[in-house]
Amino acid sequence: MALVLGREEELLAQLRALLTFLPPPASPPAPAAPVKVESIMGTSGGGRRLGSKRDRDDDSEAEAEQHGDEPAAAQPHYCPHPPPPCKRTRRRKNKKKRQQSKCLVTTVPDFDGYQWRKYGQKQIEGAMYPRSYYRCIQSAKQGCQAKRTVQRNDDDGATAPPEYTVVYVAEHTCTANDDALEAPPVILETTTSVVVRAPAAHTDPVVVVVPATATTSAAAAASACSTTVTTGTESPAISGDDVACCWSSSGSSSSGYSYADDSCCCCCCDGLLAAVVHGGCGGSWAPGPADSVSVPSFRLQEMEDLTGPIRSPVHVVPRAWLDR
DNA sequence: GAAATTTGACCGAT
DNA sequence: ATCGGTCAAATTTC
Repeated sequence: MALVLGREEELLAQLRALLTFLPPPASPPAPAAPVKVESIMGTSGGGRRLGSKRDRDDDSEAEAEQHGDEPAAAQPHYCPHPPPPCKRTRRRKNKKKRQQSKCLVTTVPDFDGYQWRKYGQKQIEGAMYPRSYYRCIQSAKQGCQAKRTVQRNDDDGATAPPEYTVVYVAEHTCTANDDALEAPPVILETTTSVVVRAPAAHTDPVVVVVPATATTSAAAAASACSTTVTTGTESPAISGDDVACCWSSSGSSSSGYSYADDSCCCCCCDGLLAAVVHGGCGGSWAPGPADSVSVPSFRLQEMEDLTGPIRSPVHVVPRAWLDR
């Protein structure tokens, strides 16, 4: 028994190495008091609806070009002046320096426990949907370098719910305690149906995260060694919240996690069950401790319309967090 | 007025 | 030249 527990701890440590963006179970940044966590990005609207100043400038310039020498004729007293200095004199350094990135495929791109501020959106060549760019909301205050991009996967419109590819770049260096409104990372209840992209043999690992319920324990185990697994109908109401993570880079993270071997590993961690698998997983599955773990009762209060613009989540702080 | 998103322009990498 | 990431003014909402 002690051996089993020891192995579990070992696996747990390995799991944590991979789940950099999941809450460390021992020290979640619990708020001092129950805080209603609201969407930061979703509470306000706004946006440039009309032509911007720059647009208008451009338009005026274009117009000037279009009319050729007419302006000169109309405004002969204008003194020739150099064009206004470019406001973007600052040269970006190492703009495309390779950074550690992690890729997550999910139907709920917003629910990752962090708060993000959108700073751009772009239509990507060959992609059906635009890519949205987010940076950590603490980037200004604390200089947190964490960023992410969210892009809806191409689909024919028939697949529901839509999947999003979320790419995380850089680690969070911010501390939640700095802001009382910062919510603890919340892992919402996910589906029991997990679809994993088939990894090539001995390539980057694939991590499957599901809630540690008795049934999903089997789910993760199965998913670790196959490409698709369905495990029942425990949560039919939210059956769309499938989550499959694909870590594109290995090694330890700022949270001190690391994984070691090249085999299949399944583990249970604070209400989460994860299967870590490399390509061609043939490892044996040791039943996880899912049944023995107290699983916080997560609940998705309101499902957003994921077909619309990507909004930040309305996080519901589980009672398990608030009681700590 | 603060905070957040929108969106075309800018700029570096390829 | 093209593409993708970022900037920043404009705009909206609270």
